[in-house]
Amino acid sequence: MSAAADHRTLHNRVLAEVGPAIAAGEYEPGAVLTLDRLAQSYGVSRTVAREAVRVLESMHLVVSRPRTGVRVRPPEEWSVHDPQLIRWRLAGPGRMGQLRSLTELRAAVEPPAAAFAARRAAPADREFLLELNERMVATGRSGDLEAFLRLDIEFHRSILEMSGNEMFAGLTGVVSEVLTGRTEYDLMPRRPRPEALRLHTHVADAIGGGLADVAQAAMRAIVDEVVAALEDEEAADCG
Amino acid sequence: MSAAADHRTLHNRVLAEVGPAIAAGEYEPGAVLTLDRLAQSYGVSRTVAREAVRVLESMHLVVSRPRTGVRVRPPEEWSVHDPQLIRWRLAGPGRMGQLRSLTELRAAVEPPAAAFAARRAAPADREFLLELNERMVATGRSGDLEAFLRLDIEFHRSILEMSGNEMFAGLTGVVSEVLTGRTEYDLMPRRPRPEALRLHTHVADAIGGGLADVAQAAMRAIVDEVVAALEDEEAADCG
DNA sequence: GCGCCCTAATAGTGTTACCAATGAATCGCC
DNA sequence: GGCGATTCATTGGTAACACTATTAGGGCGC
Repeated sequence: MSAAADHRTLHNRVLAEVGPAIAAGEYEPGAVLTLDRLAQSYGVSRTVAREAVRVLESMHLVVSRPRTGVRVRPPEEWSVHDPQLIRWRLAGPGRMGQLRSLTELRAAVEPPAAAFAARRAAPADREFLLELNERMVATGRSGDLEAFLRLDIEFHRSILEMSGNEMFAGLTGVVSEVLTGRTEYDLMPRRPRPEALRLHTHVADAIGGGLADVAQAAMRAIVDEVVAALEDEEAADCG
Repeated sequence: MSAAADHRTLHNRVLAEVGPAIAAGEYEPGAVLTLDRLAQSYGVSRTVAREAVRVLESMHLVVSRPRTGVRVRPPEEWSVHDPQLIRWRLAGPGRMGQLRSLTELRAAVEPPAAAFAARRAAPADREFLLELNERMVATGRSGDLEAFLRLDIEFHRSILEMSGNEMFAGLTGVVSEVLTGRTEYDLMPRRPRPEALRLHTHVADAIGGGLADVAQAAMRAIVDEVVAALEDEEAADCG
């Protein structure tokens, strides 16, 4: 799936075991992992274990200090925006909560992103978005959910990139995780709702025509619907 | 300032040199830094250089491959949300652009965060926010800008944390960088504008009273004003 | 008995040396 | 001239070492 899951190097393989374990909360905050134990339990050299710890440290998942060992930090201190950490948490038990956080972030960012795109996008990009929307509508009617998901991701990714704000553009990975996560959790209707399709068309048209406010309002309608659906789902799970 | 500027370990010292250099664009995308060159030019062992490269790699600033060396990646691929990278870029020539991106992100996130805080915050936190606002108003009238900045940061940080969304809470560092950056750039009036103080009071009152929509609207007024001020400043710089 | 200081054990930190694996560039064959 | 084999610079990985910081606990004085 993600290119970052790079298992070619040994320290990455260690990371792929330890990272998700910490992200899943399998270690209490304050728990200690010594280098020797890490090296031994994964059958790697101390050096490799140290490289893995360096990366965990840069994500603020652990602190490494002499005599004390490698301490797991409390979750509030983690770099929660790190794409790698997001992936680890989505793979674990906290998945639903992570999905909720990400969806709320998406809901906050995408409407302004659409507004900026309407103001700043290059003509060719606007054209591309309109064409993409046409393909989405056609695919949505055909009922090919997998193809629709791909186009949907592409649609939202394009708008984030067209916003001309690198911090927004940097959320493309998050959005695609959320969208694929939603389908995997069966939070998507079996066939895209006509209302949702219409809203996507509104967004594309508004960006194409440079109407920032309209684009923002239409996008807000889309994401508000998504947040509401997620809350319904959670209420259903708890009730 | 930030606890992450941890120069106790050697690889962090190397990182503190190489990271800002890459973030400043001193290396073209595709430029190669070999481990031996790094080790030699900073007077450290290869092992330490490798640990530094591991961290840079986890931020997607570089890719390291056998025979090829350590290649600098193009800026579009960087993990732009990484607090460390943000700090490096704020320290370099791209500072104004970074500040703009961050401010726009802030403007997108803080209004929804205020809305969530109004819905979810604990009673004690609401009380704290109201009291914080009173101190802000008093300090704003007194004219002590430095103290006011500290309280302002605390105010916005509290709301992000009270939002009950870890992705919002994770932006506290960003907000404090933006706010301090603004004062350093003299983008702040010499004395807080009464209108801004009133809006902060509105936000605090609305969150205290659980009025999500009011809180969101008032916060949006605050951040929109900030974005507008930044755009004026940029227009003035260019003209 | 209580508290302070000092010592010693125990981690991580940093260095060196070595070999394996990789893959880009070059050479040479056809 | 095209294409495959060879070369070799560079990273990947291991091991063993000295150094250093931190803490726990013992010893000493009060």
